[in-house]
Amino acid sequence: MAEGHAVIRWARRLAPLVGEPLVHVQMPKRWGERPQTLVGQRLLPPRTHGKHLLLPLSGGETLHCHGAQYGSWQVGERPMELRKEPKHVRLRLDTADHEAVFYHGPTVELLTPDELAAHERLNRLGPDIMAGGEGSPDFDRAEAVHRIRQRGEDPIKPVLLDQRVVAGIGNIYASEGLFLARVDPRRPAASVTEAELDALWDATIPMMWDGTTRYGRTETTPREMWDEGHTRWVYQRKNKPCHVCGTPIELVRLPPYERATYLCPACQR
DNA sequence: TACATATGATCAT
DNA sequence: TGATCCTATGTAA
Repeated sequence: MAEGHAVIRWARRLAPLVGEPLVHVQMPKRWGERPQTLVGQRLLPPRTHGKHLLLPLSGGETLHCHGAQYGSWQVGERPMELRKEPKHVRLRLDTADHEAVFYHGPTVELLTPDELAAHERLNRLGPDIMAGGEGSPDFDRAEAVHRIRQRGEDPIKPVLLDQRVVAGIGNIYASEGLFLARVDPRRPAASVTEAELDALWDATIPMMWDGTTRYGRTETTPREMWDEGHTRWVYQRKNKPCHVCGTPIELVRLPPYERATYLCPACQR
């Protein structure tokens, strides 16, 4: 549901609340009374790292949210009719005029500055594929290449999904990017050349930004190519003809998690 | 009505 | 390597 581009979309949608004092905060009970201490604080501009959303508050603490496959945000003017059952609410932030509700996401935690600095899961993330913002990419390619090389014989596609290697790429963009870079997803990670990885980043980064800003959905092909509801080069197009050469698209599953991987056996070597 | 699948990730073993 | 959590959606029966 939420690859890096979608998380940036969430951060942007929170803009109406930024800088305004919180008048109400709702969080799961396991944080006890701490949410009450957030009332009166202001939400500072949200940050993202890969699929992680960080909401700094004027008091110094930071809310950390991760949506996995099912998390979603609803942002609107108050009063707002909830799109889902109240029991599904994981976090709710209200300002005088707006409210933001996070549903279903498995991670919602309030971190002190020390906890944020020592956060293992955040600290081990690889370089953010979306870093620098649209039009001024600041993705650390050298660090990503270094981390990919360390994976040796592991197939490149699942390596790209490991957030410790590169943060922000999800299952759709991994298949789509490797197709555009003409790299076979089964190849050993260390065998993919620097030029091929450059082609991969060059294809993937603008594709993900387009997903953010142009369509608001995970669509990767030009509209005139869409067939039978398919809006991507290879993902979920098993046995459909490749948009480039006509060869039927293949579905393979690669270790360690056997997640669906799509490729054109003719275009990708 | 049941089942398969999923744009994610962690934990136990 | 397998189990588990979270929920929505499409397809088969």
